[in-house]
Amino acid sequence: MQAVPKAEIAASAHDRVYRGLRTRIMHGQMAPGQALTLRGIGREFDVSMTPAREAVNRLVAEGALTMSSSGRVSTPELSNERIEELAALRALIEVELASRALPRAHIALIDRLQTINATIADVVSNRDSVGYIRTNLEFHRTLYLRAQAPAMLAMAETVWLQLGPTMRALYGRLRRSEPPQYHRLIIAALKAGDEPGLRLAVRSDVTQGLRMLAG
Amino acid sequence: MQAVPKAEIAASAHDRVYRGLRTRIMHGQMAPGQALTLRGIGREFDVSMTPAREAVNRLVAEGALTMSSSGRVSTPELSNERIEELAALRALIEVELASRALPRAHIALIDRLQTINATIADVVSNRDSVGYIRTNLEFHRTLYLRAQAPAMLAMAETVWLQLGPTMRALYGRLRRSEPPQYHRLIIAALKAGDEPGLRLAVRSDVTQGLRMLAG
DNA sequence: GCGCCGAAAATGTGATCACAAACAAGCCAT
DNA sequence: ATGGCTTGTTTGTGATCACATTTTCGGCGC
Repeated sequence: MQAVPKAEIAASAHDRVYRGLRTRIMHGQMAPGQALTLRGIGREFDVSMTPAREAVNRLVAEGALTMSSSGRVSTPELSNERIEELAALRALIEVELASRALPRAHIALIDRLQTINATIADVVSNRDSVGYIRTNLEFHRTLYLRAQAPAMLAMAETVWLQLGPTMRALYGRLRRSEPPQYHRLIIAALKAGDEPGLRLAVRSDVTQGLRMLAG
Repeated sequence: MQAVPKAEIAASAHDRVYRGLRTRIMHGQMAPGQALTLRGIGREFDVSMTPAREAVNRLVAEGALTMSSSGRVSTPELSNERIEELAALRALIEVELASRALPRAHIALIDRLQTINATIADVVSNRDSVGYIRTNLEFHRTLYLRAQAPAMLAMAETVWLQLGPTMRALYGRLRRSEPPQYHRLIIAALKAGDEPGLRLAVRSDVTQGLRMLAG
């Protein structure tokens, strides 16, 4: 019924729900403005309202969901000012993370980044926008993990989370056909140990997509 | 029993608890490692365990409290690496906020900052460390509110929250007797419209206190 | 004195329930 | 037909409870 009957780590119910909703939002599987109900979430994850409410409250606190004055929750529809602000936050934090990862970026990491980049080319040719968002985030997270800065990475992921539904709306309608050009620049700067070039490449990659939405 | 019997806005119970605990943590009224129980919180705020648990979960999600594997919560005891990281985040975000506030900083704002700064001198002479932390944060928040960047300000406040108990431990034992020198530099740079000077002053003010802790 | 074990108290978790507010749909009057 | 009112349904909120786990503490053996 509760606690942990399993011998394994066995995450709590509210954590399962939280993680499920979180990746769904971050990967752009929900459109902006989409509504959610506690009982519906409970049914879907086979839990009662209590853990569903905990998960939803946590996501609201992180800005991944918005709550109306009557308590109804839905994915946010961001204003252009908010989008610009979040893009600026991405640039600030992720440039710092990349810079801290640079001294520790060995060849194995660069190889992994190139593999992920090839996967991005695949999903782009398949017009799979949620696959694109997920793989793109994996590219960035793989790099930033090397920075050994968990608090900064958590901040960056919170920003990604807030932009999730907006990114879906963005990439869903612009239907790009080529992989992101700046990823190649990032890899090149990593290989060359070029810190200013890396900072510029990351900043460009982060602000590129969002610019056309706010324009 | 629930909902909103009052005619006013009437915040929900979990929000009252959340806000109460939040300011207590952010202002340094709790020592690092201090334990909390749901039933104790419920007794203190006169609510049941449910809203107490919601408030605690939210604070855990924001990094203001840590939860052991058995679910017990306490204020965090940060490692030096984590402190350095959070200080770097403060520097990144707050320098940007100050820079964005600069073009909108009129004389009324500067007057207000000087008033707050005078209050800081008072509480410092009274050896009131929680008053110092609260007024110092008020100084920064007053400036950053002018940046019109709510997402960035929320990020900065989350970092303050995580540093709350540590700041208490820090300022509680170093017993400074003079008001922060860099606040005067911030005000001077605002008056002169000197953006590089402002960035440097804010970065210095933010990293100054934490440096001696990690050293 | 010191360490270990077992019972009792404390604590977190999640299900269930009652209730108020919000929303939706239908109905009537004009 | 349309606007306002009413009723029924949906939804979030918070209290209460049962239960597993953890923690605490007293006592016993060595």
